[in-house]
Amino acid sequence: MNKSHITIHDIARELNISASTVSRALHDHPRISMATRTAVRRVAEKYNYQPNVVATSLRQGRSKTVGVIVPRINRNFFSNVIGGMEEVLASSGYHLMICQTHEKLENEKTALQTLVNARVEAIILSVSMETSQDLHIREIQERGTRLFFFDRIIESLEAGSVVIDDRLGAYQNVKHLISQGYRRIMHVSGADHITIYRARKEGYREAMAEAGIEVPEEWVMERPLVMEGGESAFLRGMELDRKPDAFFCAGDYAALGVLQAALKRGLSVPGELGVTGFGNEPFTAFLQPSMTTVNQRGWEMGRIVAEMFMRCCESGTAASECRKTVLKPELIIRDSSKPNR
Amino acid sequence: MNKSHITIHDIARELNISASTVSRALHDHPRISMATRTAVRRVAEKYNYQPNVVATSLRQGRSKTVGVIVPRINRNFFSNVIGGMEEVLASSGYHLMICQTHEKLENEKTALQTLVNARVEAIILSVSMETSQDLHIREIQERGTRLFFFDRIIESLEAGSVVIDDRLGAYQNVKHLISQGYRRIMHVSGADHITIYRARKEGYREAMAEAGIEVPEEWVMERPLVMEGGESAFLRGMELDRKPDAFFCAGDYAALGVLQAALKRGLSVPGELGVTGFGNEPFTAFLQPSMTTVNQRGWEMGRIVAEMFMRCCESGTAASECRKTVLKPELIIRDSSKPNR
DNA sequence: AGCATTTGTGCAATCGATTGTGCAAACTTT
DNA sequence: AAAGTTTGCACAATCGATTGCACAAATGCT
Repeated sequence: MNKSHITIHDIARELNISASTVSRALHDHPRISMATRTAVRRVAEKYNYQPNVVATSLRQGRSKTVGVIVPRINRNFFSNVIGGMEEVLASSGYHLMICQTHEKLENEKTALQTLVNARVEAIILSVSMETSQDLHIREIQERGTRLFFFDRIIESLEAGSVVIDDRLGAYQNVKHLISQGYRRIMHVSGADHITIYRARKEGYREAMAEAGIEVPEEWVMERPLVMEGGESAFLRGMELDRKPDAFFCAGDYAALGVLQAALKRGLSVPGELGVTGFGNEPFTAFLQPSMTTVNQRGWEMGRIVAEMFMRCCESGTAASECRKTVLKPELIIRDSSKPNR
Repeated sequence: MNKSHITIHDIARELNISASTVSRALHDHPRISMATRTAVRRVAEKYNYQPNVVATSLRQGRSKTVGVIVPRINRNFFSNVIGGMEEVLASSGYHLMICQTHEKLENEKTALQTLVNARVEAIILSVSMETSQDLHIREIQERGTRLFFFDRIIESLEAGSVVIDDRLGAYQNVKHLISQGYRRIMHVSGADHITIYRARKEGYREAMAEAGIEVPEEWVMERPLVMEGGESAFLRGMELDRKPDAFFCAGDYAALGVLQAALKRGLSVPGELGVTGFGNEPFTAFLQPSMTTVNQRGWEMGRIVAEMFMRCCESGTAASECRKTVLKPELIIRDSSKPNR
């Protein structure tokens, strides 16, 4: 009595016609008479017929689903990107299948396999921190799955991608610190094999060089970009002979670590110490002092990769022929970088 | 040459056996000889055979996919919940299909339909702010889709659900304010038809009643729980004859609005004004003063609904027979509720 | 009227994996 | 050695929707 899902066969039986006619009627096939079309429509509506997308996927070989792989979904930047993608894709009837790597290469591999098995039409990913080689991804790509990257990309692979200009963002950030009178600016960086961190480091060096400030090796410290990493970097900095008067951190949480460690030590920020971050995490606006950082434009990034995928689908081109889109970063100037006293 | 997906038929052809034998061999069916089993295994590995889950889903009628509907994915609480679910479900080979309502009833309806069409094995949702009736959800449930709720539930429906004890959380929160010497505590509440906000309001009233503090009608203000809502509530409070000496807000963003408006006005928080929130958004820890709030335990909540679903699946019981799980809230005492001067 | 074309549907195959049934060959039992 | 079991595999149907092809009825054309 309570058939949970009705099929075209059920409709066909009720009308004493064949399932193929029902299918064609529902698709407005010109060879089906108006009479049957409306009859089918009516019955379909009566039972609230909804096509089984699983069956359709199998038959058509396209699942109307896009896979997304991110380090962790509960990080503001990534959940924003996903939100942006969803906005674009949902309006075209696409779904999102989401996997997390928790920054582990192993999880990234299984996630890729999972999504390929699910026959997603594309995989959009931001690689994990542990991902330093591209073999596992290249394989997937060569087997014909469309691949797109955002933010943390792999440069050795031909694939559509969206990033912000990390080098420029870092450059503007550091240049701003310099313009505020800071000189001995240290940099807390992330893992070097991740393109974005390398780019941010370059931007830092470039701004420093342009200002004629020499950067001794110990001013650049690679740390996990979390609060503890920032704290550790700050403490290390304070041990140096030439103490830093500012920190540019490649991530907001590291910047927060620096900030809190500095305040705990009684330093005044800004003034005695300038601190800037990268990412524009929501909390940065509410800190005391509010923190200067760079907007990574997650939502837009998500929208743009999704649109890139859609265009790619429509035109039937391979993902590898898509361009790399580079968004302009947006320096958000707040209090933590106010002039050096 | 580059066949992107190989099937059991391909394996069968290579070995001159039938596809059914391949299928059984891969599933270790006892009726298949060891010799064929290993032969099949070898060929499967050689070509890196991966079953087409779409075909399997269709045949088995189960998609190994769970649908999730949240107001917005880029809200810390919700992305945490999703993270928790993913952790549990991924380990059992389940996928997540995620939809956002953006707090709109219309989007909730289409999301439900989308997920039903995708033949997800269950839908886990937290209703939108606009959802005040249950018809559209009840229909889905009656058509046989397992439904689970978390956080924002609909009490009129029989369904498994996980919430925190919002009443208790609010009660503890307000009781704490009272213990710190605050008396004229106003409450910024959310929409009344959402169970959690009603519960928080009750907890507030209960704590106040217990302390023998009468609550005039104008002390309870319904507002959108965003910064502007908090600011507006604060301003309204300051117009009253008996000005409040504390605010308990049903959401952290509203509490932030109150806090910033108060600081802008030159009030000292805590001291002249106590402020507490609800939700434990990450930024609350870093505010100046840090904010007292209630941990909503998103990650755990996600884990628990997911586990509830898994148990439900295994035992074959209906979702409606699942219990409502109520988590203990955790009051996080920080500086914004330090004693009244 | 007779042939060509158009119109309206049904049949059957297909997507890939699974599974009930059938049927030989091999083996066991009496 | 005849009968009964077990073993090993293939055939065909199934899940639900789609689609090339066939074919009859209706219509058009000369």
